[in-house]
Amino acid sequence: MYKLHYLNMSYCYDHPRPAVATDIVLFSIREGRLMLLLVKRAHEPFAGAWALPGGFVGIDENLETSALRELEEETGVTGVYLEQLHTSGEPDRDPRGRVISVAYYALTPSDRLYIHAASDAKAVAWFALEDLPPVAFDHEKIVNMAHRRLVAKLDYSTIAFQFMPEMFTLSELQAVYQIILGEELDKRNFRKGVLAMSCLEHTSERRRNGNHRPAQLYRLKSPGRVEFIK
Amino acid sequence: MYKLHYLNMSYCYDHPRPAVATDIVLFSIREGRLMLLLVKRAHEPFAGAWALPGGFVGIDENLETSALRELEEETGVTGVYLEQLHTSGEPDRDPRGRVISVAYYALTPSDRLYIHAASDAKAVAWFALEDLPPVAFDHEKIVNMAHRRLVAKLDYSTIAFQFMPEMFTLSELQAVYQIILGEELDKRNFRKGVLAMSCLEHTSERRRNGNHRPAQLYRLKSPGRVEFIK
DNA sequence: TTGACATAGTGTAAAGATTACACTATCCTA
DNA sequence: TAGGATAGTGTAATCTTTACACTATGTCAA
Repeated sequence: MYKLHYLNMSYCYDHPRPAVATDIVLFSIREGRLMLLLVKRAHEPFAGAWALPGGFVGIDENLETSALRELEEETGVTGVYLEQLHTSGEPDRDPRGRVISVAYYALTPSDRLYIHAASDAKAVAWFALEDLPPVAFDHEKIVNMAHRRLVAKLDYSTIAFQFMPEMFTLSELQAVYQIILGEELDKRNFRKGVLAMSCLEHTSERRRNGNHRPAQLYRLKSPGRVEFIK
Repeated sequence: MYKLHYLNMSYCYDHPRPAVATDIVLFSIREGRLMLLLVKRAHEPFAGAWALPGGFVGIDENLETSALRELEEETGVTGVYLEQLHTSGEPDRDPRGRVISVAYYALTPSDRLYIHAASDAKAVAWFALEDLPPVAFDHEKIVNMAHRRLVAKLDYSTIAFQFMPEMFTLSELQAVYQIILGEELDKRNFRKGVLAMSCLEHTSERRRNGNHRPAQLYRLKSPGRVEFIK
């Protein structure tokens, strides 16, 4: 086993090279909370610990492609909104040696998820941001950075819309904002605000649930596109 | 020569690894314009072309440290304000093979500069942003990204103060904002605005230049610190 | 069938923030 | 000592943001 491994070490360079990986902070709104996806590590280091999905970048692979591939391989999740966050390169951040990690954060509506635990991860689960287990490596730092970025972007972009399913009501959208910001918003002001962005068009359909007036369903004019406002 | 090179290839891995480099977009305000520092490449690829200062990350070296070291080695510049910008990893961005570049942008007051062309660069020069020569690799993309980020940050942070010398007048500060934004600002509103940030304290010294009333000199309360406003 | 319930949907006035705008102060130089 | 040049200062108008409460329309159960 050791020998086989040794024989395989056939990629040689005249200077030592760090390994390069991607890690993904996938957010979604579930059960009325902001949650993120973690995988249970199958191998050392940190075997058995929860960690961000991610892995090494292929030699001919885009960084974005790598992030999306790892996310799909480890969790089965596809079709998310993805944005680069930060690159961590502390020499001691991985006990295996020098690993530089390009972190991404991703957003997805909760109705698009078909999670499964894939080959290289033992288990996959959602955790509320305010109730995370201990996580491997410097992943807690990365998660905090992703959260700060998300909150900041609520203010000057339409990023929160990436949490919404294809059609949604304004009350549902408001609930998403409230969950992320952790504060109540005024209904009339909120509606005025989002409609003024003119990113939404209302459909002719309505959502009926419960014994009350059904709500108008809206959809994004350009789904997948995050616009800057202000 | 070839053989020596071959014998040197002594760092071997069981998977191919990309090389990792840092590139730095160093901005300063010079001659009333927003300028950035380029080095003339001494070696292939793009030998003789202008490029961002930068180079490969040492195996035990922080990414920030690497950026600062490359900047100093190639240009002699030290003590700048540095912030991570973006990581570029298109597989074909470097003709030598896979090179992932972590881009930083840096700001410095123009009075702190002692530029020299160091060993691994033929020449170093400042170029006005709106008058750049053709640059190597995907460095134009990186420069544009850095510029957009700088302009955006003017709005919600005190980043522009990093262009100022230790002491400066409010008119000098206003000039810097005007150069970056490319528009005139109202003097009274500008002063109201920056003083309201309460990041500045005025010294007892004054700047006299020209046949007119001398201006009060201000200094940053926390130099090197960039604060968020709004 | 009708009344209670639950959420959808709507406008206006007050407060706060931003903008536009012009004159006096102070020093230098000739 | 008068003219030139930039420093330094306040206020009113406009725009933006916030606070706030009632009617509309469906479901469901009696």
